[in-house]
Amino acid sequence: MRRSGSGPSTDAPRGETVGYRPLYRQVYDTLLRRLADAVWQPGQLLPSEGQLAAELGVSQGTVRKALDALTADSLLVRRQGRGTFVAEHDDQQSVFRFFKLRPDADGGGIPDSRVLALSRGTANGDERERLDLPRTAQVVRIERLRSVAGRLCVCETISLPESLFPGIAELSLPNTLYSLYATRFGITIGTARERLKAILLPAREAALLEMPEGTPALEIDRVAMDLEERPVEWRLSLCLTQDMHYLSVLR
Amino acid sequence: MRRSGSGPSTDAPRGETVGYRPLYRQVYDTLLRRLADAVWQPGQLLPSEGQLAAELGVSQGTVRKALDALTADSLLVRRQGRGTFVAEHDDQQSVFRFFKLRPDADGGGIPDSRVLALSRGTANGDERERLDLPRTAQVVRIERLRSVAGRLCVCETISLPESLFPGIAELSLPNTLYSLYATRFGITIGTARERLKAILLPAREAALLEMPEGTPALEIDRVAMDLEERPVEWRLSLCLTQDMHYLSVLR
DNA sequence: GAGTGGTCTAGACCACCTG
DNA sequence: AGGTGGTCTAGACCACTCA
Repeated sequence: MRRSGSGPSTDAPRGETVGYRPLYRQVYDTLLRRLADAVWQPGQLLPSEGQLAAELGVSQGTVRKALDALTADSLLVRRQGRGTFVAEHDDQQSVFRFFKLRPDADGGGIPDSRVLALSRGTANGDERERLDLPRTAQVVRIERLRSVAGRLCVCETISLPESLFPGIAELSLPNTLYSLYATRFGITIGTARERLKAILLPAREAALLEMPEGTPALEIDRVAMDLEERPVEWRLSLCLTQDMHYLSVLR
Repeated sequence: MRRSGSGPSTDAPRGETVGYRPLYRQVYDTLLRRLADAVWQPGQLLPSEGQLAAELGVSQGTVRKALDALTADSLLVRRQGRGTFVAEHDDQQSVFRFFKLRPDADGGGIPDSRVLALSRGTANGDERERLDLPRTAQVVRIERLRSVAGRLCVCETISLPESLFPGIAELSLPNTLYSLYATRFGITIGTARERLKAILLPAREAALLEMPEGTPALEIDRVAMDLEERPVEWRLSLCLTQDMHYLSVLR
């Protein structure tokens, strides 16, 4: 691992005011690249800290700091006595990382999904804006209904750039899309930005959710980003909140 | 700083399967106690790492790890070359730590507040449940309207246990309540749990917000906790989301 | 230049898991 | 018993801030 600042100039001294990048950050980037390129698959055991340190030519403490940062970003999972693993975000527990709707009563279980429609077309204005796409870009749209504990509660439309997810329209879609993105297309969702509004259900969505038109609902406008913070999915969800709520924990 | 596991038994060996607590965690708890007891005031400069290490009888690295953890919990702010400071959560920027409502258009500025009513009474069922209070507990209730960029957008009722905030009903209330809690009552808000629902505005709140009855609105049920995770404030807010949205970032 | 936090290293020991 | 991550230490050097 070279101990240099970033940028094209070689052997720039570390003392440069601009462009200084700590060693552990460079290690972080190196490992992140391997994760983003799916060199290491979800669930896989990474080499030990000592092995990574030897391979990269840095001390174990520096590798540890990079691994800790990746763990804090929930890209890795560390288990004392066993090793460091690539995080799996399709676990029963991890479904809830991006699904914040909870039954008012405790419990509830895993959300269920049913695809209503699947189509392809040219990106519209909203899709181009959310996904940062050129005017001629093609997108795949998925419309589906979701239930929790047998109760219909979400109607959503998902838009994906076809360039990033070639042939996804021909696959049978699982309940948890994000694990499909990771395993079939090498795209790991790192963060998501959600904008929430209270709206009244339009006639069409009301019928799908088997509720009267004009029922209040929570609209969630979500853009999901990959590990390099590029937008890769846009999702517009209408959620019933009569027996459910959206949980947000602020720190 | 004693190097022992927690619990009443003295000199328990560190190898105990249960009750083992790392040294840096003990340092964390010690410093957290000083912050909770307001030994160090917001904005104040802490002793340097070396001084704390000498005082507590541990290495600088251990103190650093505790300080880093407190910084991650946003209780401290570290500035290279200057020192470590107690976080101030009443900054222009930090108002938005717990205020997630944003204008759809960029900008907006600081939210403004106007108190409508102030009353005292015995805690009702909701208040006892949210704030974990006994049946005879007294609470202070604050009802207020908030605006962003001159637009009326929030109507909320805040309930506080009078035992924790004695005499707060006699004070003139600032726009940012949480800084008042910290400076006047030594209570620092560490986390908050919000439950969101879409509802229709009742007549009374609709009138206050100058909107028609039945307008869809976002209901935010917030319980704010102090540094020891005890609930200290309950707040029920009704928010207009015609020109605003609630921003949630998931990682 | 002095003092602070930030990085990096090397080594020791501990707690945990598996065989 | 051996390997892994987790903790703790001590010391060196770097980057930043301010007088």
